[in-house]
Amino acid sequence: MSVQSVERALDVLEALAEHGGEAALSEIAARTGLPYGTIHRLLQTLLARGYVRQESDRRYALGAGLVRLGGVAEGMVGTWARPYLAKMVELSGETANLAVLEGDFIVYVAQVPSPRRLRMFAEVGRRVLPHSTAVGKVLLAGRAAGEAVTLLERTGMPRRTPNTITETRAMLAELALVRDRGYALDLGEEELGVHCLAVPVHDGDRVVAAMSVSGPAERIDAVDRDELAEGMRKIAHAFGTELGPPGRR
Amino acid sequence: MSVQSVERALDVLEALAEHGGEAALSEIAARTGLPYGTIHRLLQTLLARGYVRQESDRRYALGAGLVRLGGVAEGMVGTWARPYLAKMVELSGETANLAVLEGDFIVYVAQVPSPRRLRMFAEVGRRVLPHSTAVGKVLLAGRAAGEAVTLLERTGMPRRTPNTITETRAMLAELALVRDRGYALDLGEEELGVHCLAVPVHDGDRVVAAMSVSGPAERIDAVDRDELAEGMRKIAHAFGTELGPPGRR
DNA sequence: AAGGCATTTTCCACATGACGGAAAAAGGAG
DNA sequence: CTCCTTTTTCCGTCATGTGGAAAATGCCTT
Repeated sequence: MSVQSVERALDVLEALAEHGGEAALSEIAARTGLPYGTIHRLLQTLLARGYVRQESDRRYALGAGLVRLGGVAEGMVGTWARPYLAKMVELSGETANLAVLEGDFIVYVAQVPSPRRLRMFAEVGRRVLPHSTAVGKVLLAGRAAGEAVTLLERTGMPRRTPNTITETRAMLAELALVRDRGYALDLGEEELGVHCLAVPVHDGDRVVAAMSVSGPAERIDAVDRDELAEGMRKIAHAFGTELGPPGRR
Repeated sequence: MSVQSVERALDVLEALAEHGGEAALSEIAARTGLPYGTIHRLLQTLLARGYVRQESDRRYALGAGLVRLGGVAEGMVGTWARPYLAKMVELSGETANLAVLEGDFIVYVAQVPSPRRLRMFAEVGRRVLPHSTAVGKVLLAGRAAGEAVTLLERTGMPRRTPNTITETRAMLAELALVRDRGYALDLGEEELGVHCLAVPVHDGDRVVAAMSVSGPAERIDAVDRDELAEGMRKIAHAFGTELGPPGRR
C-alpha cells in the first residue's frame, strides 16, 4: 500500500530539515533509526537529482531542487486557503490573510479583501518581521521558546510604531499569553490605526501557518475578541485538517 | 546504486510541479511514462505524508509539506551563495545579491555588502516585482516568452520611477536583449540613482536564480559592462555548477 | 610524519517489497 | 440508465532494495 523506500527517503529529508537543513550521515541515522547503508543509498539518489547536496566536509544538506517544489506548493496552499479566508471575511467583515514563517520573516501567502470601502491594501508577497504583527506572534508562539528567542535576537525587534513591543522579556510574556488564549492581537504595533487578530493553523502537531483579519482600529476594537477568535479558530482548524495528511486526528 | 522507487517518486513530484502544481493521474502518466498502478502507489505514499494532496475531483496537487522543506532549503542556498557573492563584490566593489523567482515575485535570498561607505542597504527577504529589476529581467528571460507574458499581465508593470519599463512590448524586446547578451541592466528603473547588472545562474538546463551587483549610478556606469558581466558570468556559472546535480555538464 | 579512531562508503547474498498488467470499481457524459 | 473514461485494487513474479559487515577515507592525536 505504501512504498517503503519513498517513505524512508522522506524520513531522511525531514531529518535534514529538522537538523537545520544540514547533517552528517550519522546524525541522520540517529534521528531516523535506519541502517547506515540504507541511508547512504537513499542520499545518493536524492543527491543525483539535486534534492540533497553534499558539502566538502561530507555532510549532507537540503538541495536547491526543493526550493522550486516549495515555491510551487506555496502557491497551491494560497489557493486552497482562499475559501477559508473568505469565511473569515464573512465572519468579521474585514480583510483576511494567510501567512507563514519563512526563515526569519513572515510572508503573506494569500489574502481575501474585505468588501468595505475602507480596507487593508493587498500585501500578498510582503515580508515583515514577526514581532510587530499578530500572525508573527502566533507563529512564534507555535515554536519552542528557545527558538523564538534565537530568531528575535538575530533579527532584533525594530520599533515600527510607539506600540511596538521591543523588549525580549515583554515579547516572551506576550507569546505565553498568545499560547494560553489561542490567538494574538496586533494593536497598531506594525502600523498605527491598524489592528489585527490572528489564529494558528495546525496541521496535526505543528503550527504551519497563521490566519488573521485586519482593519481600522475602531472597527476591530468594536467586536467581541473572544467570540471572533473562536469563530476564526474553527475555520483555521478546518483548513489545517485539509492541509495535513489525511486520517490524522 | 540508485533507488528506483525514490527516483520515480521525484519524477511524479516534478511532473506535478511542471503542470502548475496540480494534475490528474493520467496527466502524470503521460508526462512520466510510468504505468498507472505504479504512479498511484507512489502518490498514495506521498499523500500519506502530506507532500501531495488529493482534491475533491480526485486530481493530485503538491502538498504543504513541501513548503517547509523548500523554506529550509532556500536558507541553505543563501549560505552557499555567500562565497560567490563575495567574489562579485571583490570584482566590482559593489554590493552583490542572489535572488530567485518565487511565484510572481523576486525574492532576495542572500547579500554580501560592498565595503564602500556609500552602498546599498540590506534587502535580504525583500520581495519586488520582476519588471523593474535586473535580477527580475534575468529570471523572466530564462522562462518561455509565453510564461513571462502571463506573469507580467497578472502582476501589471507598475511605474516605480520615470525609467521603469511599463509596456509589455518594450519588456519583451528587453528580455530578448537580455537573453542575447547574457546579462540584464537596471538603470534606475526600480529606484532613481541605483543601477544594477545581473547575470543568470543555471543549474544545468534551467535558470534557477540570478546574481547581481548594484550601487550608485555613477559608479556602476563607470565600469566596462561587458567585461564586468563576463567576470560575473563565470562566478555565477561556478555557483550553478555547485548547486545542480553533480556530473552534469 | 605516523598511527589510531570515527565516520563514511562500498559490497554482496538474500528475500522482501516493489512492479505492472489486468480486472474491478467509480465517476461522468450522453 | 448505459456506455465510456479514468482511477483504484489485486496478485503472481522476480527485479530491487535491504542491511550487516568489510573496506576506505579523513581527521585528530601523539
